[in-house]
Amino acid sequence: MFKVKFENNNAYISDMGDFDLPHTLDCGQAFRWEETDGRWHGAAFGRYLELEKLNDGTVVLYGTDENTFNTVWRSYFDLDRDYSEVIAAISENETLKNAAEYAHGIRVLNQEPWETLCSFIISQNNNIKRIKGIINRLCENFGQDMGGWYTFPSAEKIAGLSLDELGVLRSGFRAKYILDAAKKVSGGEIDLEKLKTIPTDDARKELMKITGVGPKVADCVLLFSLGHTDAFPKDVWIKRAMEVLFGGELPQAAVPYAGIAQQYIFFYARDTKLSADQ
DNA sequence: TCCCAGGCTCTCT
DNA sequence: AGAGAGCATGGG
Repeated sequence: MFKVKFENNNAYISDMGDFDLPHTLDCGQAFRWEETDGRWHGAAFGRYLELEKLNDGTVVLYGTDENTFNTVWRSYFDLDRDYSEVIAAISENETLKNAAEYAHGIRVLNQEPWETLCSFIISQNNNIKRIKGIINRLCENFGQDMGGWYTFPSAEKIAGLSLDELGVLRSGFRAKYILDAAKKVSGGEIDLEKLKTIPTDDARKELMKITGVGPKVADCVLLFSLGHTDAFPKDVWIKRAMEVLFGGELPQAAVPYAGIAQQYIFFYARDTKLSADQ
C-alpha cells in the first residue's frame, strides 16, 4: 500500500512499488502526456497536472490537494493495485517475466471513458505521433480553453459538429467514426459508465455498436477506462509478439491479468521492434 | 518513392 | 465464417 503526504499544495507519493513515469505515460495507453526536463505534464478529468519522480523514488503531483488526489489521481494512476502480486503471478512464465522486467513500472491507467473511446477510434491504422497530433487539434479546436491548456471536448460538443467542421482534425476516414461515437454516447444509446458494471463480453458488444469500433478498439476502452483488466487488445504488435514469443496462445499464468500482461508484452515488442522473422 | 501505422467496413465467396 | 481490397493522412 502506498503512502501519501500533502505539503505546499503538492502530493508526495511513496512506497507504491515500481512506478515508472515514462513507461506509464508514454507507452501508448494515453496520448496527452509530455515530458519537459524530467517533469511530465498533461490533463485528465478536466484537470491539468505536472508530476515528477524524485531521486528517492517519491512521485510528486504538483498542485494537488488531498481531495483531488483521492477523487481523481488515486484511481487514474491505479494506485490501489499491488503490481508486485501481478508480476509474481505472471513470472511463472519466463518470457512474461522478462517482458515485465523490460517494461518495469508500467501502471494501467484508469482514464475517462469518452476520451479513451475517442482516442482509440483515432488510433486505428495510425501511428502514435499522428494520433497525438489529431488529439491535440481535437482539444485545441473543440475543448475548453483553460489558459495554457485545453480540456478534452465532451461527446455532446462533438455530436453537435458536422463532418465538415471535423475536417480541421485531418483525421481522415476516422472523422465519421468519431461523430457516430459522439452521437451514440451523448444521446444515451451507449451508457459508458454502466459498462463498468456489466461483464466484459457484454460491454464489448455494446461498444462495437459504434461504427468504427471493432474488437481491438473496444478492448482498449474496456482496459484503459472501464476497469475490465481481463480485456486483451490485439493490435499488430501483440499479434506479432504472440506468434513469436508464445506460439499464438497467451500463457495460462497471464490469463487472470491479461490486460496488464498485454501492456508489458506490447511495450517489449514495440520497443525492441520485434518482428515476425526473429 | 514506397511501406506502414495500437483496424474497421464492406464485399465477395 | 473467412479472405481481401480500400480507406485518409503523414512518419520513417
